[in-house]
Amino acid sequence: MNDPDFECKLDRLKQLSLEQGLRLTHQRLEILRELAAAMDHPSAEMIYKRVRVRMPTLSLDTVYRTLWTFERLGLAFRVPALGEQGRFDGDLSPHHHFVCDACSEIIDFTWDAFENIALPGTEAALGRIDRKQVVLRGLCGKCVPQAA
Amino acid sequence: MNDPDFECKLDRLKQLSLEQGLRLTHQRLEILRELAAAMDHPSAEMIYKRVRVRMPTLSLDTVYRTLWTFERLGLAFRVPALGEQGRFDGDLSPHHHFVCDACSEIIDFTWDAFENIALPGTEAALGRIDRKQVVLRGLCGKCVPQAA
DNA sequence: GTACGTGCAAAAATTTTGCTTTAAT
DNA sequence: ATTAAAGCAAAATTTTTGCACGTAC
Repeated sequence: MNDPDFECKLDRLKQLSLEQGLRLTHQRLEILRELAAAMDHPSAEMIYKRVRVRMPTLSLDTVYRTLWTFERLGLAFRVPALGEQGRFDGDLSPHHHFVCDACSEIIDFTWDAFENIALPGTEAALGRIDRKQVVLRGLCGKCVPQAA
Repeated sequence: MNDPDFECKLDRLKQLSLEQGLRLTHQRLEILRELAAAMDHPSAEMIYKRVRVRMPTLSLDTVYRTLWTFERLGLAFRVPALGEQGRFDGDLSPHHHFVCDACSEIIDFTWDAFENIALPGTEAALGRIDRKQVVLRGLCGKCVPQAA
């Protein structure tokens, strides 16, 4: 589907591979493609199942290793979710997550007002801040009606 | 040490126990005490080790079951941490977490400016929002000097 | 006395590791 | 040709579950 986001990440992976002596394997390529196409913050196992359809020899441990590699390279990051399996996000643009306590769905949202306020004066006390993210919790639109 | 926070939570646990037919067991009491005293967002295993010192028959599965019960009751909640073991927080006052990518330490901070801005207009789209929390990531004061 | 909760042990689920083989450079 | 990375299987970790016994109410 020639996803522009995938193309961009692919270029970045190629560049990083050159710089750091990493190898551009089919597995990394397919996992990157799947991550760029996924809108649902997939777990390692979800990615494994999806990529396996077209690459049946893929193993789950490779997915884990690849995801950690991508995180280290800044091509993906782990979503600060609650319990369950680790969930990954390939969308690097500034956005935040709403987690439904009932169905565990993770919904993205943006929040301009948040991006614009200054960090608390504690920055010196905390150390170096690389990323800031909001996690909202509650019940999603589908689960609210079913609650008592 | 007659921690006022523990006393308050104990009262709440007693009240909820009465209301919901829960039993006020020694295990729940000691786990609640440990959680109220802990400042380090302990994992189930950390709580297990600490309480076991004075209650050697305690089992780890009871700690898990108790923590989930406390979360359901609103006496504690799981910290949106990254990977690793689940970490719990008994401090219910509005505060946020800084997670060090190097040593995994979780540091609390407050952020008045954040509390005061309005949620994005997407609330209707998301559903019911029960809790909002910021997760900052980076390197803590101890780990910054050791980074390249 | 009556369940609810605990302890124990075993299982399930998730993630990591050692080692051999494959393949990218 | 070199050597990072993949695949496989097994282990390690973390969390959950079934069941018999204990205990708060």
